[in-house]
Amino acid sequence: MQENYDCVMENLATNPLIEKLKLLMDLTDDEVQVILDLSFKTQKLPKGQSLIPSNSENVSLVMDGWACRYKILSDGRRQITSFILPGDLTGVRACLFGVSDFDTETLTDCVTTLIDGKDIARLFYEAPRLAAAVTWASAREEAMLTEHVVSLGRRNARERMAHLFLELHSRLEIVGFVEKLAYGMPITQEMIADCLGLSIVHVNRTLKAMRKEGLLEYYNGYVILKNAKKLRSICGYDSNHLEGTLHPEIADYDPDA
Amino acid sequence: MQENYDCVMENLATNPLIEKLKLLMDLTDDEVQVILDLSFKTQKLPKGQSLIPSNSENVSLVMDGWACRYKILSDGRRQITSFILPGDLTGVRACLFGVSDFDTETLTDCVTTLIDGKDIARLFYEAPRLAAAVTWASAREEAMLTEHVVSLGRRNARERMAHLFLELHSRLEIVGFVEKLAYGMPITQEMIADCLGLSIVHVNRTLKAMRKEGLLEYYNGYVILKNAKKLRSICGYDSNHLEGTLHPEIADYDPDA
DNA sequence: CGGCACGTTGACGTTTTTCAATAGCCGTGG
DNA sequence: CCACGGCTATTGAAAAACGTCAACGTGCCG
Repeated sequence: MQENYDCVMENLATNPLIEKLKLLMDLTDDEVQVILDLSFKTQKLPKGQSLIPSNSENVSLVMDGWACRYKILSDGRRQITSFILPGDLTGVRACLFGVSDFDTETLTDCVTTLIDGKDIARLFYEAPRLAAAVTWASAREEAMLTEHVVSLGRRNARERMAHLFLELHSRLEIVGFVEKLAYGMPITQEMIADCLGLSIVHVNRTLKAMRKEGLLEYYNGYVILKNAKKLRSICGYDSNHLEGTLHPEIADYDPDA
Repeated sequence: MQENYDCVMENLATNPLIEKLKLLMDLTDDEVQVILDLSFKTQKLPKGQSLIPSNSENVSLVMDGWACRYKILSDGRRQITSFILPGDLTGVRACLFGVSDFDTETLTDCVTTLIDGKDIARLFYEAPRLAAAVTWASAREEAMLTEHVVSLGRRNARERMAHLFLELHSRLEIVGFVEKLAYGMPITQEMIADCLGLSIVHVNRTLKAMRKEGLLEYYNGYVILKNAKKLRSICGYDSNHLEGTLHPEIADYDPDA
């Protein structure tokens, strides 16, 4: 698994993921090319590695695989603050502002491409629309964290679970990793527990109950939403927080106006 | 309380809060002036109002008072995702990306100043360093949300409480609203409960226990951290997530390099 | 075959919530 | 001036949600 993955980058321009991201952030071909040119290294990371070495000044764009951001308390308790999926950009805060307050870890083998933080910083001067796109990604992350706070603060285990599965479905759908109501979710129940602030045992039991009610299937790294409508009503799911497009004042800036 | 607060703006340049913000974000006098010039309305909002009307395209800079961001579930449960304190900028995501996924409410009378979202958007083209400052504020918010997720997911009531009081102290200290280890916290226990994902009763009991142990005083809208060291050790508090400075590549950009 | 990681289940403990009642404060209207 | 209602803080008792401990099964892999 130490192959050179530059091949992945060579046809990145036609990579379906890149195509989706282009649409999502409303980027032009030229802008996509700027990003691709900045990317200096594409690699395959094995499962269990840090996505971004802690003192690195790079930003990482995940092309394939799952990772997570987490924090460990002094006594070993772990909280996963977010899952990182294909299309996600990680490390912006660390490289722009010199602070990194969590760790990252690949949950499966991942293909990632790295961009020097310096280059991201320069976008603010040299490619305002791309700087705005970076801010957009960051704001989207913030929206997901907000939803996560709501889940952990005011939803019970069953509701948290429903929300997680639905949100993952929405996110994966956007980047084309979904087959109707099914998607691969190659992580353990322990990680779900650490994400949802529950114990492994309780996750297991809640999952069992939801399976029994015909809400979803979950086995072998696959999820099938059997009754998405009911799942949505259980937690009041709304994918609004994943939406959002660039303000027209940025998207269509006219210096003469 | 419907007075015109433009007076507050008139000497904003010498307003101690603005001075702190200047240092915090490493802005020049000129840059501060740009912001002040963009600000088109300074007002006093009574307690219990929305900080930003839901379909408004404005950004709000809080000069004085407390507010919060929250979300209400269909059955009435409420989760406060963050407290908004003097110096905080709110509504960036809504105005830049056209999505607003939570509501805001003033918890006390507040003095705020409004900036048109259009003007914020234009900063990306016309004042890259200020655009970066906006991104900085947004990233800081993200870091606080991350900590909030950790608290709600993996800390018990006592630890959450300790973390909240310490973080509020750090934040208020940065903007000069702290007197040594004491600060005003003009909110009810219900709001603390809604922030920490607990019931009012449990907040009350936990508070009582912490008072008894000499950890803190909390009465009449004031907090005194009696034993900050122990409070920090209880929750493993670290104010790192509030830090961070602009990447030198942005701060000292040299177009000829 | 043995070891290991993960999933599953039961019994029991702890934390936190809910329900219900009381007390203090404060502004309003009589 | 005082009674009253509304909001907040406080407390007790009981219930629910969730965690911990421990055991066992299962599949994978060397």
